[in-house]
Amino acid sequence: MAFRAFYALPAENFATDTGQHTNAVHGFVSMLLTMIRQQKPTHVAVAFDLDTPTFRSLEYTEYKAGRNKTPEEFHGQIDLIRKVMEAMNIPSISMDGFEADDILATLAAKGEAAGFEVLVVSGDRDAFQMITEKTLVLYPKKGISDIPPMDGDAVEAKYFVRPEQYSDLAALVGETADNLPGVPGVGPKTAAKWINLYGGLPGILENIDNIKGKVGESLREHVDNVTRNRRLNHLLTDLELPVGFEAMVLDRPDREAVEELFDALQFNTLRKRLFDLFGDDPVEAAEEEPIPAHELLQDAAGLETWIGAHGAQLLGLHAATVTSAGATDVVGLAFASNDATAFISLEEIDEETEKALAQVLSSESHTKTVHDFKRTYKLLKNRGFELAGVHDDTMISAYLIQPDRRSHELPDIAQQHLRISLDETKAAANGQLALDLEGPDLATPAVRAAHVVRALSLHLAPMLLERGGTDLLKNLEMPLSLILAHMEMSGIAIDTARLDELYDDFTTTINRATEEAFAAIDGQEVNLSSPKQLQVVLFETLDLPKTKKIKTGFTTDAESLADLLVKTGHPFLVALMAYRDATKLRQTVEGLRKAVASDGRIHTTYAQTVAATGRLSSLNPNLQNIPVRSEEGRRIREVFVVGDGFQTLLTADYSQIEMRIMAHLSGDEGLIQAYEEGEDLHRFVGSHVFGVEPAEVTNEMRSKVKAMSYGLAYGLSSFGLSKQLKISVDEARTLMKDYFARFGAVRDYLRAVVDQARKDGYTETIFGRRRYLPELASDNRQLRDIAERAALNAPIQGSAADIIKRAMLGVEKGLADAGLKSRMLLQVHDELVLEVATGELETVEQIVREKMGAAAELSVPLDVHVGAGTSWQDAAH
DNA sequence: GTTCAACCGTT
DNA sequence: GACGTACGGTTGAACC
Repeated sequence: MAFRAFYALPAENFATDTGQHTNAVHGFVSMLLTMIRQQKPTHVAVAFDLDTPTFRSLEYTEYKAGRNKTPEEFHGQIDLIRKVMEAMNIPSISMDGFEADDILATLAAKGEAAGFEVLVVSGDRDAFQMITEKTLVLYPKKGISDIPPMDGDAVEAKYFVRPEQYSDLAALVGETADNLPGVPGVGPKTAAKWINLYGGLPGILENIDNIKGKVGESLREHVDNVTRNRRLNHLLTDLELPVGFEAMVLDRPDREAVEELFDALQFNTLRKRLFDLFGDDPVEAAEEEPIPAHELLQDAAGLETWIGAHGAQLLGLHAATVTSAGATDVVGLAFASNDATAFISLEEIDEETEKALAQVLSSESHTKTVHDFKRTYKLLKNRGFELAGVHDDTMISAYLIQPDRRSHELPDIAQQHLRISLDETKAAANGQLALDLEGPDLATPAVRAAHVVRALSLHLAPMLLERGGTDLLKNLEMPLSLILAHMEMSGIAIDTARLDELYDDFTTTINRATEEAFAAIDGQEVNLSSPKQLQVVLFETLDLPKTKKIKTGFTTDAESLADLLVKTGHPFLVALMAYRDATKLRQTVEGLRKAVASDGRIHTTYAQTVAATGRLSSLNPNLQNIPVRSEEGRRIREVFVVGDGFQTLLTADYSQIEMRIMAHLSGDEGLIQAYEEGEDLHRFVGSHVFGVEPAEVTNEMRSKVKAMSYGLAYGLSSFGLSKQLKISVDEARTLMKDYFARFGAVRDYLRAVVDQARKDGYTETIFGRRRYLPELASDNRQLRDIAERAALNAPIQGSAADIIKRAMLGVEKGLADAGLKSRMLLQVHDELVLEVATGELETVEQIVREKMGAAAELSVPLDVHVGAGTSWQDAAH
């Protein structure tokens, strides 16, 4: 059935983010749920084949030979199905030396004897021999949804024999899939005729000499096939099964295990179907422990009374918001303590109440917990409230516990950790409840969320402690969150006139490139942005050499186009590449243009719980991928300028921070020495790898070791290195060998990191940030390799992320302590951009150098490069 | 209107 | 046969 599901569902549509295919698992579980819903069995068991030889293959070595190899995408899915069965408390049975169908036949026979009615689900027609008055077979017609029950009459209607004679028929006809040839020339019709004439195979064999014609001859010639087939297709009904019926009683699934597994498999509709089926509705589960009814706080006195009674407790806080015309506003606040909840509307609030509320929100002594502190802080700030005393952000806690999770939204983590459904919160977030929010019951969902946040906070705290993440939460991420909120609110000033000019310039380039491209293909006009149309032009019209294969044909990516240009020199390629570059730049410019707010500045949003390594990410717009490598691209950096009332922009970046972390973590004497002496790292490494004086290291040698050094932290292979440097794999291998001969501690470290991660199940940064990598133990080689590279990289990239985050806390404190007006605006992984107030440049530079340099005590110095200028581009050069 | 595939920008 | 981390965002095309 797993195989049926595998072929019925397209593998490419069922895969997790990590690349594990799940179509067979999905289909199998889906079918099983349908069966359970339709047939309402009291007992369920699942049987599996093993890879080991069976009595059939031992007797007939050709049994099932000649089958196509199991497709790559099927790998591992059987084990996953077994895990799902375990989570559902359904026994899965397999027996060395026997096939799944033998187990089923035994179960059917024993079940009947015990008085059960039996349903066998199998994709193998041999199962028809099990059919009796009490046993039916569910046999899939096609796909996974059409699985009608077959009884004796159904078999007879289809094959013209009774089920107990089906094996005789199959023996005569043969079974290609099992490599069991039957009698040539005899199909189901002839076989059925003989069986009905002679009463079965024994009768046929008795009368074998009386059967006339070519088919009779054929039968006599191949009678050995028939007897062998009959012996092999007979299913055993007397195995000693390791599991009794009592273990097969259909039980409720192990909720925890199913949730965890379905999270990993990314099954969401199936999860709902499963829990619906078992009457295990998450909403019901939550209702077992009702949320205290909320009090509506009307005035200052009401608020103060409630806070007086409950405010000494940790308070769950949730802001009720309404979004209209793209702007989101807080319209009310919900509080939850251990045994009470309250809601206060902000819509018609008097001055006195506003003041009382402001006091509660800003008070350090009223400890609070929220989900997404940064967002809440900004929303409240907009409304004139300062939020403080927040000890936990459940979004960040959940992230530190499971940084790989795709979503850390409140409904998702509430579902996972507390089994509480917050669909209405989700719907509200998606704007689907916008109308309802106008209605009277704005409070209930907000209160529910506040209650859940508090419960989650208490639930996650011990988990985080156990994983050593409490310090990161309290002393790094929470204070950082506040800094990020301020950076986002500050935004960065934009020279919009310049931005418009750039747009026009790039448009001109695009138009010119488009004309040139069309001219190069005889005036044919295609959409140069359509890879599909480009494929036609490149590989059909122009008949250029084929590039690397991708799903939809052949790739047209930049690297391949450059390759093709070298090979063919075709002018279309030149124009196309120019078009690509210019459209990409114009699209970046257009994105920025749309993002300029009414204050003339761009306010990005930092995602603090997205990157699994601990880095930040930037969105709406992404200011961490503004072009810098090309001349044209750098022009875009010129539009990021110092704002009114400030003197200059300042950028400060760590030089080679990841290599320095590598030197520190590996303890490699050579690397450490290079950094202590302040030498050009790549020159130093090059001189050792190539055995020449530093001054004799050529640019080519330098760029080779540079690529090598950087690649190391990403798990680069000799193949990858050869490709990048356009050298032979042999040469790349020699380069790596020479590198490690001189810097062996690096290799030892990289190996040790993976070994340790395999042992622990996670990697750790210098500051204790963990990343769990269960797929290090996967038996899927590709997944395992990916996990191994992630294990190499996570401590390095993650430590760098920790360090700059610590630096940001230091810089913020330094600026505040010195009473400066200058402020941080942007973070780009190893770089900070600040806006410096008039007269503060020297002090700010000194603070930034000191704090960034002191963010970590490594065995090598942290080198910081600082620059100032009126634009981001000027500042950096 | 939504989702997927391809592509490409940064570190 | 595959082969470098971590991201966000746009476009075209296919689909509902």
